[in-house]
Amino acid sequence: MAGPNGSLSEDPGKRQAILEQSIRCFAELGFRGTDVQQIADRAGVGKGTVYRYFHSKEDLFWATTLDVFWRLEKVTNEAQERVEGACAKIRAAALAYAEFFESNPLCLEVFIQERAEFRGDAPELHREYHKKLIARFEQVLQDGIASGELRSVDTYKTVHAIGSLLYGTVVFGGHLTELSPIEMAKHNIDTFLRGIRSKESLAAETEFVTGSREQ
Amino acid sequence: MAGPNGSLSEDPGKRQAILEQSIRCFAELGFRGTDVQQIADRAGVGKGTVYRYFHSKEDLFWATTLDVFWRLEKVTNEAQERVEGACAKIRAAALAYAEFFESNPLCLEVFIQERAEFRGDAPELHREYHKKLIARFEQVLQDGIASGELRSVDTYKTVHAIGSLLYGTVVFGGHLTELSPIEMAKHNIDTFLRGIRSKESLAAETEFVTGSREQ
Amino acid sequence: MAGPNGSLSEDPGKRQAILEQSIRCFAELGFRGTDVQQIADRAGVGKGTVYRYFHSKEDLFWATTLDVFWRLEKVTNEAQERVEGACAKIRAAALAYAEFFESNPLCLEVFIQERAEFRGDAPELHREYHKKLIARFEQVLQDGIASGELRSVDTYKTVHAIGSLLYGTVVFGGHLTELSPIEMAKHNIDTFLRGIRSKESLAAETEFVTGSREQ
Amino acid sequence: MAGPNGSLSEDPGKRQAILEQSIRCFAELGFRGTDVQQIADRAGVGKGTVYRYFHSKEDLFWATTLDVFWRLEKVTNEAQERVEGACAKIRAAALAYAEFFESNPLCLEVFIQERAEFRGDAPELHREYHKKLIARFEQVLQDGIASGELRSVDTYKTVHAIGSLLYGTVVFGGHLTELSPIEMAKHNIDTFLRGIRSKESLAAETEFVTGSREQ
DNA sequence: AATGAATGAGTCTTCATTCAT
DNA sequence: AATGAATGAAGACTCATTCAT
Repeated sequence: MAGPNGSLSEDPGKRQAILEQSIRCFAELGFRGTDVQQIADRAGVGKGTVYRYFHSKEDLFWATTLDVFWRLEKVTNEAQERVEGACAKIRAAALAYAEFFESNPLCLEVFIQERAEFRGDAPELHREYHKKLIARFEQVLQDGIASGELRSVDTYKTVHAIGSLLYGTVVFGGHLTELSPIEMAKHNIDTFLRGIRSKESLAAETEFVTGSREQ
Repeated sequence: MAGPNGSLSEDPGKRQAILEQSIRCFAELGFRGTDVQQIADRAGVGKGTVYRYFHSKEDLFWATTLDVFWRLEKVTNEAQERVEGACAKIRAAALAYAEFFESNPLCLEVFIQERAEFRGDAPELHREYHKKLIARFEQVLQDGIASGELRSVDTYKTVHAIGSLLYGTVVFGGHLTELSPIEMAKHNIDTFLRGIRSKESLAAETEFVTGSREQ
Repeated sequence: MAGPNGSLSEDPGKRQAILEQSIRCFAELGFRGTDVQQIADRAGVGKGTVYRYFHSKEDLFWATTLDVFWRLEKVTNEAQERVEGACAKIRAAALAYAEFFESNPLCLEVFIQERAEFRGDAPELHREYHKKLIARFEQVLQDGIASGELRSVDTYKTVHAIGSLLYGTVVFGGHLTELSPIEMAKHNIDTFLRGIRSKESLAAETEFVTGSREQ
Repeated sequence: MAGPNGSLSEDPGKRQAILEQSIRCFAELGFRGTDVQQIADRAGVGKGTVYRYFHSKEDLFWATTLDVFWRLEKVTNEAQERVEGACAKIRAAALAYAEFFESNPLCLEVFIQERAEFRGDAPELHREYHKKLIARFEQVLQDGIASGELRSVDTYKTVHAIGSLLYGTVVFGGHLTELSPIEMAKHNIDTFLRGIRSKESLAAETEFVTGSREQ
């Protein structure tokens, strides 16, 4: 299995070159704004070659986003593995997430383009990868609860809360504030871990303390 | 004040009709994917009329996002005014935010398109409105701190943290989970208010309790 | 007869205002490049009014060129009348012609536009006026021949030769040389009157002297 | 040197076909009146191909006028080379000029369009070619003066006078008279060479004979 | 396998003309 | 009579995709 094109013999270097320039173009110009010719030019190959490696512009886009996803997953996983404890792992992953996008702003744009252009219509393959990432994080939370480090939260919801917070932080926070995504992410994840209510307030309203979600 | 076209006499109904169909089209097809002809057709006017009311497709887009922003601002403000106390106001606004986008999913798409297509290049007017919204929220936090309901957080950062969380929740959470944006938002904002750490954990690590942000 | 629109009551001042701005617009932007709205704006009337006074953009253009023609005819006629003798009249008319276009470069552009946009498809009315002008000039030449001031040239051809020379001078000469149209016209008409051959050359080749046109 | 598109490999036949149909379309419909689609259709290529060979409609137009200019230059140069003597060369070139436009009336229209649409805004390249043509003609006049065939005229002005006369003849004369451009040109150039004043008149007014140009 | 020339459907925008007020 | 809002046909230019070399 050499790639999406089955038995075709491919040059991995060429494939990677195309992918790298795709990130640049899609990030800078958007999916619709990108001319496949430009990707070919920047990658130093003919336009026909781009179509040989990726069947269509859309396929190329999905391959691009998947590539970015993998890189993101890698850095967050590695960050987690370097520390112990649920909070530490969450913080480390959050930091790595923000650092990745701050170091690779083009990757952020690609993510945003994906959501904007294709809503939730990602290929099944992409969803699979996403679910795996979620599951991995849920385990971290579960471990934290088991060890008494975290209170007994709904891990499914909380993973998504953290994901939402981080996504919002890099997308929304990063460009509307004068603070760097990393600074914002640090602050946000810590605040998320601790909450913003005062001790007195928490002590007074026990129903909140239990983290119940009914209304 | 007749609109962006100065002294031109305009039919407000027609303007509104164009704007409404713009939301639909931009949301369903994206900015680039939308043909102005389609907006005109759906609004029941000639294409030339669209260009009379809005000078270009881009202007129309900005008018559309501003319209959505106003509606969003209105519901969150009204929600805040109906309750007392910082936490209650924050929760109410967050709920209203999520409810708005759940009831008007097209508006959410428009927001996403804005970010995707134009990065941070919103017109000055839009930035102004944004700043006002932020300032209003900061005051709520400030009041909460003054009254002892909230601990002494950095209001600027925290407002953005909440904004990021909510944005992430409706954009990211809403489409990757099987939970509704409203459910997610409720959970996330409560979690954010309370934090996810256990009492024991908090008691043990006092430096976190103070909300310090150093690394 | 109030104008091309028969019995309609018209305001001559308004009509003239439209005509004047038409010259400016057609000259600066060309026939196709001119937006009727701009003429209306500059003339301080509504676009509908332009169409009331002139039935179409093309009609307005013809009215504009006719207006220019009349002004040109007027100055050349008056120049002729101020002097006596064929050569003097020809020179005076030529000078007036060049002066007119140098003082009113917009009028020149209108003439050029007419030729470019409509080839020889001028309305009959325009042709009539043209013929009258030609006839008038032929008479001047005829008188010059009768008085012995001019040799016995073909007046029809020669009138057109002069017309061609002057037209070419203001159109071609005026914009390709660093000399003013007036200077060029003076030089050209004098050269045309005298010829460029040396006396000796003329004396030697008598067949040329007779101005025969056979070949 | 492949053309204006640098290293693009081009089919000269296709390029020529487009150019030929451009002449037809621009001549028949004017620059603004021509739809590039029509040129493509007539040339039997896709519209995209037209834009591959010429970057824009305007570029195509300039390439068209330059093509015409070269053809005109070629016939006039060849005509001059076939004869000896200044008068003969001038007559030959004038005849060739008129013959060219009579045989290729579309080329004339293209020249007229150029002047009408772009005033003097021709690309530098075009101006260069023009200057070369002028210089060549000036040399002919200079030689004629040196040999005693012509009187001592200002060669710069006189070249432009001849150019103006010929331009006027084919543009103005050709369409306002029932005579052919060739007939008109023959007559006009001979008249220009000889002048139209009688011998007696010339003998009487010596100041004219010297060709002085002051008023 | 690699290329890039060719294509034509698709899109934004303009503007002459009409007609209701 | 005067206006200018509304219209939609028209036209320049782009670009994803194909396919002959």
